[in-house]
Amino acid sequence: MKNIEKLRRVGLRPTKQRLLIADLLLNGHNRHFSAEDLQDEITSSGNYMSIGTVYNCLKKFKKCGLIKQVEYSKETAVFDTNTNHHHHFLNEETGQLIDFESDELVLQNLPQIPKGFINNGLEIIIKLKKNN
Amino acid sequence: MKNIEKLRRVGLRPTKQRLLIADLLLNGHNRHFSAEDLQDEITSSGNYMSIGTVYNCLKKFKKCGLIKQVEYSKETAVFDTNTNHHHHFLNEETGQLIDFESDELVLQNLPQIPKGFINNGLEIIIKLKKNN
DNA sequence: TATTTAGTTTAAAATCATTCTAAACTACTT
DNA sequence: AAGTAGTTTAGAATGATTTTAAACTAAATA
Repeated sequence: MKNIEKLRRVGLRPTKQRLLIADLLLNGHNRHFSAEDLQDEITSSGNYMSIGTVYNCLKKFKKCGLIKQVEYSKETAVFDTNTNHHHHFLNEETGQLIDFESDELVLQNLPQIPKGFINNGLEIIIKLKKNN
Repeated sequence: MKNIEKLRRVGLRPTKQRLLIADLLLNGHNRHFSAEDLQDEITSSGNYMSIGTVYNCLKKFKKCGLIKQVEYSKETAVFDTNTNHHHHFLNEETGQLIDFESDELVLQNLPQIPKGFINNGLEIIIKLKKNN
């Protein structure tokens, strides 16, 4: 499917800028990147886009399900006096975190750790939505 | 154990400021907070501490294992074109993320979701350390 | 105890990611 | 062709965090 159709289908007006970003991102190759990474790539390709537009576009794409935002990313560092091994519920609306113990939790068939590395801690975040 | 000993034991000079923060944090009650939260609390208790010192102190405490930093917290938003359900390896040294599929992974005895909420997504981050 | 020194605190400036603002622009509708 | 609603832009604003350089202080030494 052409990117212009992908945009129309999710209700986004296909502007020059959105099409440019769609061409870079929606090509079947998955990747991680920041807004700045993307802007650099746009610049390297001989184009120009203000950083505000990059952010706007990524937010719209995310809202429409074209991309996801990695959830470990937050701007505010949150510290915790609980140094025991535990995990978190995250109330996405408020940012509130609630601990849960990892004692009983059973994890099987963990993925193979990439070569040259060791598992240095596993964190689970369960995002919560109000039940209404 | 007295907080002054706790600090000495991990090699931190027990300054007035560190003791004040230790009194607030290392009292057996676990909690989540930001540097600013803590500064507010210090202010409410009739004391004063510059925000720089709060940050310095939290960093030292973390380095010495007195507190942990919640790992979903990062300052840079990272986006992902992969909208399928998946999890991440995180190379903490470089910040690089690597996807892993969630197909085969088995999770049992998940904790009870807090009242009034529903599970809106579960994210696993496996932190990686160089194997050397 | 007085002196030294190495580590710590501070205010203020700097930085970095992200959002906001208001004006100029453009895709779509009539 | 004209209108309008949504979009882009530069630049300012914001908010979290770090840096800087000077003043201060705990611990070590004389």
